Amino acid sequence: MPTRYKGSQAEVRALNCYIKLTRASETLAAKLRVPLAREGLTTGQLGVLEALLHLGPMNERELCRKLLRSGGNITVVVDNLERRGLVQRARNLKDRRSVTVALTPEGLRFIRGVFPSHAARISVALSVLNPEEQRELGRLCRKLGRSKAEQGSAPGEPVSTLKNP
Amino acid sequence: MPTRYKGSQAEVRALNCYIKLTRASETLAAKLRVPLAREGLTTGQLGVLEALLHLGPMNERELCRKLLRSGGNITVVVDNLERRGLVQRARNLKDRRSVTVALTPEGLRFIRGVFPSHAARISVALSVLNPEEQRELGRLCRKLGRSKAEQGSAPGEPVSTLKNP
DNA sequence: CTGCTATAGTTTGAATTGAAAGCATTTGAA
DNA sequence: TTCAAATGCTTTCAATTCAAACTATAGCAG
Repeated sequence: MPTRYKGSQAEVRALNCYIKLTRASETLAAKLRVPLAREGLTTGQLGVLEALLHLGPMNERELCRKLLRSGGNITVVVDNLERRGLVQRARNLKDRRSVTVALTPEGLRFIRGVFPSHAARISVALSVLNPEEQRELGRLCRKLGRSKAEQGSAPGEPVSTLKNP
Repeated sequence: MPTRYKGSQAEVRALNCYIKLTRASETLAAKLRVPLAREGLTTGQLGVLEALLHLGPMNERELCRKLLRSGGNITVVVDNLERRGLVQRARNLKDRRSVTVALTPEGLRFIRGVFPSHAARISVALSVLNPEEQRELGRLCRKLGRSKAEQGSAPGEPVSTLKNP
């Protein structure tokens, strides 16, 4: 469904691209959500477990940056994972403000059991694109995502209200 | 940040592509959310208003399909817009189950005032890609998004639990 | 040392979101 | 015609999500 908006050619082009990008991402997310739910996991919870599995223990601030989520959100998601015994919080003794989040042995076993089939589903879903197309899509998305570092900000970080800072 | 997952080459490629797609989409959404919030709008609310502006009045079922949201969600979002006087519900006389949602005169004035700058911000954000790249990104995302029609389902629609239906 | 500022987390409040259950209406098959 | 299934919407419930306010700690300037 292309946009019906009557704007400049550049705007219409950007709008159509934006719509397709958003729909592809949401469609994919919806498709992955269902099997995760059968394991009792939400997308956000999986993100935390995956980060801890592949990158090792880290504090909440780092989780915020990796997962592009606000601090308040990470607190709640980690709360829920902790309640299930999949992760554990530990005060950092060097910096007592900081809390290191780590997988528990159960959490490790659990995510190791769950992640491969998740990855396989992603692989299947993306297989409508050939390898070259996947690389090109990745390249374009990376270029877009990167533009954030220049003019955007992560959720939860202060947003300047100045018109021209 | 490429994935650290040790899987087949195809899986690693798909995973990297998926991560970049998701990050690009979320980064863009986060960037657009802030100025919308200044108008008192959430992304979901804007989606409803935009659909009604460009496609005309429609019932909630159609809104679900256009916006890829569950029925329960649309009900709530429309509730909130109705409370603000921006949209209006009307029982469909032909089919009394159905409710047609339409912009009120204020809603029309409001979205007409707000949408152009939203579109302009999208255009600016996407301008890191040249026109050819935007078209290519759109094409690849469309191909991905379309795969849903074959094997996925919209949120809120029944999901078969059969392994091989 | 004292106090100011920055940083890490948490809490609070409101909106979003989806699944599932429920209600009213319509449709279609016997 | 009649009633079971399908459809459109709402409600309920739990989890997510963000912004903003708040607490505690760290680090720095004087």
